[in-house]
Amino acid sequence: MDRPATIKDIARQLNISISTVSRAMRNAPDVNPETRKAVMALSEELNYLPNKLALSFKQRSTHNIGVIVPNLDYVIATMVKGIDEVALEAGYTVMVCQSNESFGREIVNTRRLLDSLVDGFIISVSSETKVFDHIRKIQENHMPMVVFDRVTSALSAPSVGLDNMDGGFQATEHLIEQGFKRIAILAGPKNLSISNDRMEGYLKALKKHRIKPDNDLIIHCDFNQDYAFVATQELLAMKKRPDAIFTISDRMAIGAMLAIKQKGLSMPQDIGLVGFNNEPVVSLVSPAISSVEQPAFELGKMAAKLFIETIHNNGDMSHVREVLKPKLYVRESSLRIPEKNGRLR
Amino acid sequence: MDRPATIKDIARQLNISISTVSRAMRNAPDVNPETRKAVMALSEELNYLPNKLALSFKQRSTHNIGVIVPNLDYVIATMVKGIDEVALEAGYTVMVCQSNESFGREIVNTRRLLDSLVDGFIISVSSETKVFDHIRKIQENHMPMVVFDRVTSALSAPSVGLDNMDGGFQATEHLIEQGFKRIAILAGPKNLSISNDRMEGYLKALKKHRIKPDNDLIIHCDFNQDYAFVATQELLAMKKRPDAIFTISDRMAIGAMLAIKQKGLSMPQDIGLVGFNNEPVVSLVSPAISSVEQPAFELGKMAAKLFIETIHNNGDMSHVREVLKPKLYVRESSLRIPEKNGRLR
DNA sequence: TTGTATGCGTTATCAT
DNA sequence: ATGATAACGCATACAA
Repeated sequence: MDRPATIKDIARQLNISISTVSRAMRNAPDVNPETRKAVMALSEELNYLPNKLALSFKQRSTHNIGVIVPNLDYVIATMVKGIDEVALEAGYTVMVCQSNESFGREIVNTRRLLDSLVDGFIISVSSETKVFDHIRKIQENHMPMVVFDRVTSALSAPSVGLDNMDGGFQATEHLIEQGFKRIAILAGPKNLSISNDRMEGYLKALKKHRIKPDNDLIIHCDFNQDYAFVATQELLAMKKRPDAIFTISDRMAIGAMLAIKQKGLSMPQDIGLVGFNNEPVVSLVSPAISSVEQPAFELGKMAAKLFIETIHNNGDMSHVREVLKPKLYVRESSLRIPEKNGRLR
Repeated sequence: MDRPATIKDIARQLNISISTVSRAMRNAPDVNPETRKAVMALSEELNYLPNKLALSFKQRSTHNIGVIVPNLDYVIATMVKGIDEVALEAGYTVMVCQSNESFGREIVNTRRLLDSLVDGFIISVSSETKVFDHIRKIQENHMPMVVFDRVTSALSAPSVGLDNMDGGFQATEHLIEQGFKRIAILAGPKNLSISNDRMEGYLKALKKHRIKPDNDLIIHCDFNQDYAFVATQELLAMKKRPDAIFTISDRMAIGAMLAIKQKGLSMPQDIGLVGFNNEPVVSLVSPAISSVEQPAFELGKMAAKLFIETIHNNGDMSHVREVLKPKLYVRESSLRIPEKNGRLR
């Protein structure tokens, strides 16, 4: 009586067949109410639990979703929460693996999850990832897959992303409207589309306002506070230094802020600053940093919804590309002209 | 040829038996090298992958670990990273479920993971959890389980926790040594041992230095910035207000800081402040906040190690209680007497 | 309404 | 060195 009870045990004790027990369990229509009652009673008594492993095996489906993320920072953790929310609703459970922004680790993890009984993938690639063979392998294995956040056109899969260009545009145009003239950008790694798109938006805003982009003001560096710190130091050491900086992440904005403070400059008088992500920290530092917010929770939910749809629709959904709009939150770090309808908060 | 190949297919095509193929695959000793070569070649060609689902089914083990956490904040995400690290090493994959500090959600999640083919649990209970039946059910199901971070004596399971009392003691004694006299504590929810232990340490430090504890200075409130903000406002409104506050989380410290600033008081002159967790944010705000650091990554690794041991040792390990030491990082918010060997950073 | 038999992919036991 | 067969727990097509 140590081993968990199976329908076999119930059948034997009740002197009926396994199939009858199976049917009774699943409320099949054609089963004698009395039989069902007996089965239910005994299964209760034996503490019967259906063996999901056997079920999954038979049905070739675990109802598990593999989620691969580059890390679990504030924004991504929020997205994962959104994914989990919808997955739970749909009867799926989520397995999260962090690649730590490492290409090698990402490969290990996809392999791991491929082996680990998932029905499919929801994935955001690492910043190192430039080759996508390991991910295409998922698709070759007939596994449904949704790409989120760090969307790339290199993969033919349904995706949910942010309108990063719009985010970059909003941030930059805001700075322009506040009277900043020489606006630098700390862009991220070159191979990430979210970097490029945000920079695209930056360039678009400049163009719209007839400001000639200056290559010296465009810095590519890692999504990293320390790199941003150094990069900003260099920017501030220029003879014609920028009067504003747009960083494509808040971590980088913090790094920039530290460099600005170290140099003894003040925001927004000497230097304007706008970040990206709207993490809680940006409203806690002084001055509070303006930032572009992503609807992270919504984005996660959308990704999971797409995944569920992909599972149910057998048709090809690789053309589906959802794009969510970001929203700029203006704070002290970039606000020279107080607004009448104070978006400040 | 759409369906993934199985050993059966290989056997048929090679005109040998299934068992031979199976043996060849697993490098069994008693198989003809030529046969093996043929098998390997064909399995390569057919892109054969062993069906893990079938394996798990047969072996009654998925090599998946269910991890239940109250949320994925900085500290816990770091712990999860530690768990993942060790799990990967040992050939396990982690399924993370967030309870969102909700008792009901925690029950749903344990249920979900119990159903979801995990071999066991690594769990940190929600702050709402006062009844542990759902968790005991795990143990009744013969599932190995390790409790981490929020350890409770209500559960008889191996555990890894922090020496929270020591953390509370370090923080409080530091404040005392800095000359603070009326030290308040924002303690967390009463049912969490981590709250009680940190408060215990607070009381111990007071006692050691012959300071009589004042019940008005002991506030229980949620692990929450807003609650801490309100609680601090009330503290500061007292006729004999405290001259220092120890909050048992950094979130709460931020809330306290905002209330202190709002009141126009300065740290550490008017009010000293020490938090707990040493999240990155505390060194970014101004003044930087002193905080007690948990070895979160190590703690996660330890939890996973314990889990693996529990799986391998069949013996009862419920008596094992690992306890890790925290470390105080002193910053401006509490530093009245500059130290010669500057622990400041 | 109930029972029998088969199969899912693999390993293991027992033959040969 | 290799093959036949049972077994894991469950669902289901078919037979009764």
